[in-house]
Amino acid sequence: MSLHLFDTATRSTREFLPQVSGTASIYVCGATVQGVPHIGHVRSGLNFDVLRRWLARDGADVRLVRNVTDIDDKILAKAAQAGRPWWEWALTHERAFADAYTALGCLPPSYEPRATGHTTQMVDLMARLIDKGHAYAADGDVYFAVRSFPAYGALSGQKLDEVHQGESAATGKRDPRDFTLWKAAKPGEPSWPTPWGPGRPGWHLECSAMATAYLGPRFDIHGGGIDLIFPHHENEQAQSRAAGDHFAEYWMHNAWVTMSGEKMSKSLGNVVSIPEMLKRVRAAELRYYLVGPHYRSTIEYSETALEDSVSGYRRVESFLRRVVERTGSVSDDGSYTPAFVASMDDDMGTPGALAAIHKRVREGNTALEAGDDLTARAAASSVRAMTGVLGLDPLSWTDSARDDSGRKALAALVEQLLEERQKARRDRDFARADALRDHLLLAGIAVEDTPDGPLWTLKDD
RNA sequence: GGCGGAGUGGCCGAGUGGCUUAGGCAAGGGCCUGCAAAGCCCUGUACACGGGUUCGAUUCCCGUCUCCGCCUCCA
Repeated sequence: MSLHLFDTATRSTREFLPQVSGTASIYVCGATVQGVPHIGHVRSGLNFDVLRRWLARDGADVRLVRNVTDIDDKILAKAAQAGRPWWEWALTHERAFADAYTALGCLPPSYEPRATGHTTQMVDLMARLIDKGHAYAADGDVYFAVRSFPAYGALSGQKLDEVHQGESAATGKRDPRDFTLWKAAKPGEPSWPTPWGPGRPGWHLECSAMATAYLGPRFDIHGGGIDLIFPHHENEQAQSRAAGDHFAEYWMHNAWVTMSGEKMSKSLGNVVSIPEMLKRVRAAELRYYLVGPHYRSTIEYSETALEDSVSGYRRVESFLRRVVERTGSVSDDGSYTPAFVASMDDDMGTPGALAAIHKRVREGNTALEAGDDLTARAAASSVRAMTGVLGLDPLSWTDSARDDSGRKALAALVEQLLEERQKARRDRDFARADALRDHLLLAGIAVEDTPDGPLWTLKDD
């Protein structure tokens, strides 16, 4: 069984066969950098990060391009409202997104092209479309002629005649459903020159231009959130294929994070931003929460579900710590269990993958209980490998924190108190022993007695 | 109006035509422990509602109800 992915275009799960074996090319629609990222935005980044790690696990050369839409109506409007230059507003939020992705352990994409840097490619694409009669200019705007492309609607399953007609009729459109490739310059707004007059990129055009610029006219996977299927991805496919490019072979879409039963969005005011979240839980724990459910299932955000995830993650973490504490450091190149691989290959079945991990954790704990260090270590390195490919290996998340000098100083002090407590216990002075434990607990240090001696952990690091 | 998704045990969340009562969290019982914590073992027998197909359906089909998303910017 090899990797199978659900392809939105065919609404079926298909075997993943890259154009060039041993490689994979992925284009993900990134953010329009107009505000602070929330957990919904980050779910998409996380999803494709897991996909990319899974594809790359045995050495495949994975190219992941995630764009930044750094010019659009909202950016201009918000920047103007704040009295800041639009380019500063865009970059400020681009950084916020980058920080969020990094904090949650997303590997950096191969490239992150910005829309404003690719107007040349966009002009080229428009020229090809106009040449073939699929696009036309009107008063400086450039439109795609939807009727000229019979396959329009194939990706999303929309019938052209049923599509709501939106937008005002006061434009130069020949058909109300024609979509904008390029927007004519307006006073006070930034613009770039084109043969049809100055203006700025339309949202759909930029993604087609950037995807093919970096991944070629035919690439493997195009991804994004489920809301992008129509019209964004439909339009991308239409314009690229009308221009003669094959474009994406597979289309993948992740579902929402909802809150109070509604899609998380700023206009509804039900947003939890990443910086806020990270004050409450550790990044690895948040990642565990967001990666746990299948990517095509909606996550209804809730505090209690998040807390449950934290407990689940800590179970894995404390197993690994016990093994390390008792037997020394553990490698992260253990084997994946067959159940784990089967789950991941089945359209990235992260729920089944986590179940496989927990099964291994239990085996390891049992071995630990029985004093079978060899088996425990094998389980631990297997757990590290499996959590690692999901970007969740607890030891690589905490190693840096454990190595810092403050931590070492703290360790020296704690060890001394624990030594005293052990002495009290040997003397059966339990009141004294418990007092010491309580004292440490007040300082945020939890102590557990194991057959190998006391183990201490910082409670909320 | 068109298109699409969802309703699973206390909670989260997979999955399948009959032996998986996935997995996690929480709860109860037990083992272990000076105690606690952790860990291990056991317990809970769910699949919106009404029909149908079938030897047998939570899983397939039809209908009903409820919820959500897209069709306008959106991960």
